[in-house]
Amino acid sequence: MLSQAPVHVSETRPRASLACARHDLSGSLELMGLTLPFSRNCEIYGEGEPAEYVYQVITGAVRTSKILTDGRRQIGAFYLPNDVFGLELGAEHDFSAEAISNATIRVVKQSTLHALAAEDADLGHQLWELTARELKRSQEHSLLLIKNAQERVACFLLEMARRLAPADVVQLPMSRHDIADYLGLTIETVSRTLAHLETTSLIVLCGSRRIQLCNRTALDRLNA
Amino acid sequence: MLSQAPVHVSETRPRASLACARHDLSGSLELMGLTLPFSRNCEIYGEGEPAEYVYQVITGAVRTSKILTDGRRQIGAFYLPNDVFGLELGAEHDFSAEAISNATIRVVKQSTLHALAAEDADLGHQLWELTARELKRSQEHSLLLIKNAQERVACFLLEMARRLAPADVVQLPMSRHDIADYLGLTIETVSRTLAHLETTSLIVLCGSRRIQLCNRTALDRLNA
DNA sequence: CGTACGCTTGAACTACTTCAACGTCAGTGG
DNA sequence: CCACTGACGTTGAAGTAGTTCAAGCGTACG
Repeated sequence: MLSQAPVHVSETRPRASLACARHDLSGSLELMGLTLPFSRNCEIYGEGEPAEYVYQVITGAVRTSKILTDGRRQIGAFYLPNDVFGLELGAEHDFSAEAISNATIRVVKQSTLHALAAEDADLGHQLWELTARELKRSQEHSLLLIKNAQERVACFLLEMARRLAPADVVQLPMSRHDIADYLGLTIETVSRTLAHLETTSLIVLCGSRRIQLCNRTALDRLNA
Repeated sequence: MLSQAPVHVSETRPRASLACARHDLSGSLELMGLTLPFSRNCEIYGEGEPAEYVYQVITGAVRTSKILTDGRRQIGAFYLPNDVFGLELGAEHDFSAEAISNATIRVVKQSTLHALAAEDADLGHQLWELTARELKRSQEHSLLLIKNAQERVACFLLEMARRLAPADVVQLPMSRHDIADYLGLTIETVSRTLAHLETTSLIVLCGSRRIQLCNRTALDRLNA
């Protein structure tokens, strides 16, 4: 647990309140816990390890993943700045979590959070909302996985565009391999599908991790 | 909302406490709400309808589903006696819910539940646990969807065996079509896969909805 | 400069789908 | 009681989307 967390530990100072503080835990978490830096590909926690902490991405990006017995890897989710992850039922993490890029992560004890929630109904409700939102996200992920390759990739791009920036140019923090494991495809299929979306003028690839969405309407239509 | 709910409405009386009352909402819900009968294929609520109520299966079985624009249907989950469903973030249901078989369903107002949770931290925590468990289930469902047909069907059978009965003979409440839409396969593939599992002596089919698990070890191995 | 890694592209293969026919069972009405 | 009907399930054969295997390209980095 946190064994691979590199470098120094900085005490958290309160910062300007975040936009949606009332609807997520950002506001409540700000005054709590420590902020740790993780470098690219560092494990934040491992599958099966005790789930002592809750995490919030401050900068960078994180993936949660699970390795199946035959070596296949499933990525459960990507987490971007402000997102909270690691809050799970049961004493052990179901997935492992790794930093996709260099990242700073706020860490808060789950027991602290639950104890505070027992006192403060509002925080309790925020905790519930957080998990309910995660449930919704997971359900959307399931929905993704029954679609065909084009639809999956289109959904993924739209999701990332929505979460990363309001703009039409998406700067992806993750590799093709991560994308493939998230979408339940191979890297080759992801690559080919992106190439095909480009030939049909729905996107423009400006370097492998920089993608411009040229025709959101058409991409939306692929969302089924 | 509830427009297709048939027949009479019976007031709920307290019953003997359920086994896992401390860990789910069964205990808390027992004293609340109404119990309604639904007949096979009745809609309990529709996608997009206001999410006013939370539901608990008393008898029978329920599926939640979503129809995509092209007509494909995804089944989000199956709910069996004691299971709670319909508790969602936001004002509207993301999925619709239908009775798979004749069923009796307990109905409780969400607002009531949240109001009580604001007073009673223990109930609040139960509410969170309920959603966290649902999240875990949804994540396992996503995991299913990246596997091959054999693995999906094997997982499904084991899940149903676990939830329906401790025995090795499973009496499925749902059709092949429901199973297919849950597993992201076609009915033909489900049928063929079951046939194949039978020829390899992992299961025996005794009528299409009655399945005997003969070799759990081998089925488990397919769980990857 | 060269090695390594991430990404793309091509060609062959395979698992699943699609389409179509047939079988089975329960309910209905003659 | 049996024949008809329609929903549900199985089975076969052809088609296809995505995988697998393999080679080549570009960029980053020691």
